[in-house]
Amino acid sequence: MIHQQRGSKVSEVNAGNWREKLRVQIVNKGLRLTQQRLLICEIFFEELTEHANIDELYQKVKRRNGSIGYATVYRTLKLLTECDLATSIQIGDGTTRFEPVTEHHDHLICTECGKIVEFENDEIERLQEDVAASFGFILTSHSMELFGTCQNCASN
Amino acid sequence: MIHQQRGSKVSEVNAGNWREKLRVQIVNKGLRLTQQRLLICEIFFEELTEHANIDELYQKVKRRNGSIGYATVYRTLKLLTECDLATSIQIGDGTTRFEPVTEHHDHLICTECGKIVEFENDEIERLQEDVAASFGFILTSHSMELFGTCQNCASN
DNA sequence: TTAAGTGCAAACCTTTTGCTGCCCC
DNA sequence: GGGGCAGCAAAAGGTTTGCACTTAA
Repeated sequence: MIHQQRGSKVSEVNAGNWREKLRVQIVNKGLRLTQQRLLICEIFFEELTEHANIDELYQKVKRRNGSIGYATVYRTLKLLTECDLATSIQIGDGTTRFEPVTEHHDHLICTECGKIVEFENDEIERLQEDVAASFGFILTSHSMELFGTCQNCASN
Repeated sequence: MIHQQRGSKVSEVNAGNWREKLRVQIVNKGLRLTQQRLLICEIFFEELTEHANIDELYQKVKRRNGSIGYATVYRTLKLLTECDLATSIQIGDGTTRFEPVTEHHDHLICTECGKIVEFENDEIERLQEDVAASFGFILTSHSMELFGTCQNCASN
């Protein structure tokens, strides 16, 4: 069984409501809202604008709670993914990166400087559905990364 | 510097001409066409129809040359990637998979059974170019994976 | 001849897991 | 109070690398 890389397109999290969504999901699963989870989530949802990998997140978390463990960060991100509050993306640098589930979007990545631009394009999405349907698939998610050179790097 | 996941769209390798392309590239780089490289390439280009990961390839290679090492397979696939004869794809199962560079295509992946269908869609490609251009990017490659449930799995 | 390549094992990196003690509910 | 959780360290993959020997050119 291959893990899906994105959650459903339904959910939308903005800075304001992740706490409530997290609480509801955690309670429903019979889990607990610990200080560590809260801290990691605060930083993940409110301080990190970039597409952070676990280590980047861990470093930021550690500054506020020096005793926190690497494993806790991993376990929390896994939990967030299961709760559809985060999704993982792989841009090919050897680490898994995470981002909050917001409106769905894809990525445009500069292979020179690593810059990541988010975009969405309804027309492409529609065509993707068509393609999937033509092979008898029911589409649940997708990932699309466009690689190229950004304006800045092209002129250097 | 992030590695590109696909080579340029120019090259096209079919069963017949990988040998010559490989030879030319290897000679140009001042490298050597060893027995091990040839064996690995034969299996990669002519025996493996699936999107194989290193281990699957290694197992097949080992059957024909029991003394071959894991590292050699890795190094050869890296070489093929640099020569634009192979590309790596990540479908999220934790391993890197490789496929011969042929005509460009994308992937439709069943998250239940792992089945991979290749497809291409010119209209999507054209829209991708448009999107990239609108952000000032010059597109060199892309990867697109659609995740869903295949007909077979949907009916079970 | 000789520099690149191979095989092996060890190193590396990212991610997961087992376990003991801790703390949320 | 009890079961999920945190922290730690060790394990577990997948991939890379250092080194001494081998081999293609």
